[in-house]
Amino acid sequence: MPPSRRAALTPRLASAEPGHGVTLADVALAAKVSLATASRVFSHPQLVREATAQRVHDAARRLSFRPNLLGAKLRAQQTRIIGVMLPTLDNAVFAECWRGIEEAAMSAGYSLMLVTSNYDPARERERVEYLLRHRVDGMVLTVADACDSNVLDQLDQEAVPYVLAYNQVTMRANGQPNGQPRHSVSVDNRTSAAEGVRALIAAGHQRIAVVSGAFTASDRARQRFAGYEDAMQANGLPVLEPVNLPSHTASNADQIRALMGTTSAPTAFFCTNDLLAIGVISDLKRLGLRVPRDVSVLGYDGIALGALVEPPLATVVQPNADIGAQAIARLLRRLGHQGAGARIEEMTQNGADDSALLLPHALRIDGTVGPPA
Amino acid sequence: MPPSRRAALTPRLASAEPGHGVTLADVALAAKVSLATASRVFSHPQLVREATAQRVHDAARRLSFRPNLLGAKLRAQQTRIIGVMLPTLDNAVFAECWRGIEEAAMSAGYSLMLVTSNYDPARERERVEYLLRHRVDGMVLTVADACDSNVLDQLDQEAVPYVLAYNQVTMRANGQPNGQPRHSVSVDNRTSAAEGVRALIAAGHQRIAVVSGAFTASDRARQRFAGYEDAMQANGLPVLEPVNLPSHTASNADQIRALMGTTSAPTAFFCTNDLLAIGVISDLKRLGLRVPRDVSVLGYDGIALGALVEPPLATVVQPNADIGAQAIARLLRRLGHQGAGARIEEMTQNGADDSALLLPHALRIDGTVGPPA
DNA sequence: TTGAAAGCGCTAACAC
DNA sequence: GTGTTAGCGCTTTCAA
Repeated sequence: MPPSRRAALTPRLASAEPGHGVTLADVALAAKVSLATASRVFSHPQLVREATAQRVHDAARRLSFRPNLLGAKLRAQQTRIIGVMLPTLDNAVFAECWRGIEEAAMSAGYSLMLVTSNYDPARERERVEYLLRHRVDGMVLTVADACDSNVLDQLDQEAVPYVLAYNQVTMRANGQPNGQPRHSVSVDNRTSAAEGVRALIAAGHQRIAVVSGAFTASDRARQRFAGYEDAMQANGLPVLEPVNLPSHTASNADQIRALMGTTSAPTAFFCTNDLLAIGVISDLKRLGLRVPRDVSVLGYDGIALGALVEPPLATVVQPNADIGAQAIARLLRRLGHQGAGARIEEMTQNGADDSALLLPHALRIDGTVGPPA
Repeated sequence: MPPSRRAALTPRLASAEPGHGVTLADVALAAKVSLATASRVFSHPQLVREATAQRVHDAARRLSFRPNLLGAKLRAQQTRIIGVMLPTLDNAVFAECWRGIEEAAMSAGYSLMLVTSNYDPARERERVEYLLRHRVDGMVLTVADACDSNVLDQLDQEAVPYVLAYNQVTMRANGQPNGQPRHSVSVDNRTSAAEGVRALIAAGHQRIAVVSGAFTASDRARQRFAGYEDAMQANGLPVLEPVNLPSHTASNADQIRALMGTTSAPTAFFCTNDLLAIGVISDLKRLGLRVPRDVSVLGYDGIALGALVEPPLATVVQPNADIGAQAIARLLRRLGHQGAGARIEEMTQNGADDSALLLPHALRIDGTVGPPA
């Protein structure tokens, strides 16, 4: 049996399920116009006479017509869906980013499909394939490592338009010179991190330790560490071995304790994200240390929660919602002159690399940073 | 021109865009089988001979065939997409819930479409309509007020399968007796809140104040307040006027200060969510009060972050990821015996209301609760 | 076990 | 301005 014998199956429920099974053809029939005209009323209203359009609208309302986007998308060979892949929503950074993404996409009439990768390259591949099968028009994503990413290589090869969020592409691992640049929206991780560390130095700190998630799981973490190195070296201060924590959820009191127990314990911590910073602060408190009186802590991300706690978390602030919104905006622009034009645009960009959009960051040297004890 | 004259437009790029434009028909051709057989290889492998299937698979791999889900969905009149509407991801409760949702849905082969309502009923309607146009097979949602919701009325009327997450339906506002029950997955808000407050009382507190978001924006907030009332009245203690804060982000120091300034200041706060609790703790600290030594604070939600801060946030713990996963599981079950069978199942449920699944909660009476000063 | 053919709901040539 | 018609990529009868 063909899938939809709706009228035969549920005759009594016709009124109980408005919009269900009512097609544009039904509307056209009721409005006494052709299917084409009915379609035009919704997609190209300017092509149809006012009075006719009104009749169609009336019929549509009367029948509770709800357009089936599937048909439109299939025919148009364009889904107007944007695939979004973020590492996790458990980190508020990405949750805030989603706000910007959703707002920007929805107000442009685009739909979204969200998947999370959990920083796992294998899962990245799987989820991206999944988005591709849905024929998303493009993607906004944050990958573990934008410089060395199978997923991005694949996307490039298939010419799928995408814009990276948070990832800041410095140089391709394989250094292929003919590769097209990877579009991205982020802050300048290295510079901003260096700036944050300089603020720590300006406050009088000399022994500053970095706490970070796994470097392999995040290019941002590495770039921020590089910023720390820059600032330390420029000031003739010792670059300490980074403390790499596998997760922000577990208590890492042990590693912190070990570090604080040494004679040359750091007087300040730079954590490569706010969640980590909050965890470190708690660990320090459990060791009987006060923040910032005994130890200073600087975070990175500027999640809303940081401003909420007491003392407020000192941090390098990224415009998270804006990163999301701008990523969508850039993707939309690429999607705009899609097709034949796109390749031309790539070619005529005469060397100037405008592919990486750097958004301004800010420093919030608040409560958790003070002078060394 | 019809939308896809792919071969003509980009002949050179054929190999640069594998999977793009390669249809099942191409695969069938290459494997020298009919389109029908090729289709069966993927959807009903048991109907096709092993050797044939192998040929098709080979051809598919050779051509980098990627199925276009749009065509399948349109034809099948079933999208295998679940619409998800959450208030916001900025509250970690819902971000954690998403984890459970994504895991459960993906592993069952379902896709997701996420929208957020920001607790706004108007936006709820708009976003749901949007999901409906995408022909989602069903929805998992958290609405502002499950007892009085236009959106849910509409969904019921259109017989769209959905399962509520977090919302706990007590009684319909309009009390229609013939309305089908609203399926939901949550903890027992009232009971668990009462339990939390009883723990406060057991710790010696007598003057306990409630801090909550707007009651109009959240049925959970009202139910939890009711639980507070239960516990207080059962112990002959005074029910204090709730402090309703419009948002968790702003500092609400003023209202807290006013309250703490009175001669009969509360010795403990019960906050109807963890985010609020964290804000209140900060406000108290800014007033020079120590938690829990001077004032105790109990939250509600059990977000991961609560366990991370020092002192750890005392709270009523909900299994957030599980709520999401179970909501999907229940929806999937409803979707399973969809069509003719569904209505029968509704009818034969002989009075027993199994529509509201209550998951176990837990109490974590940790750091931020102590005896009154 | 396989193939031929119809059609899901919609849009866009092309004709009038 | 409006109608006719041909599909988008896929699944599924029905017949062989």
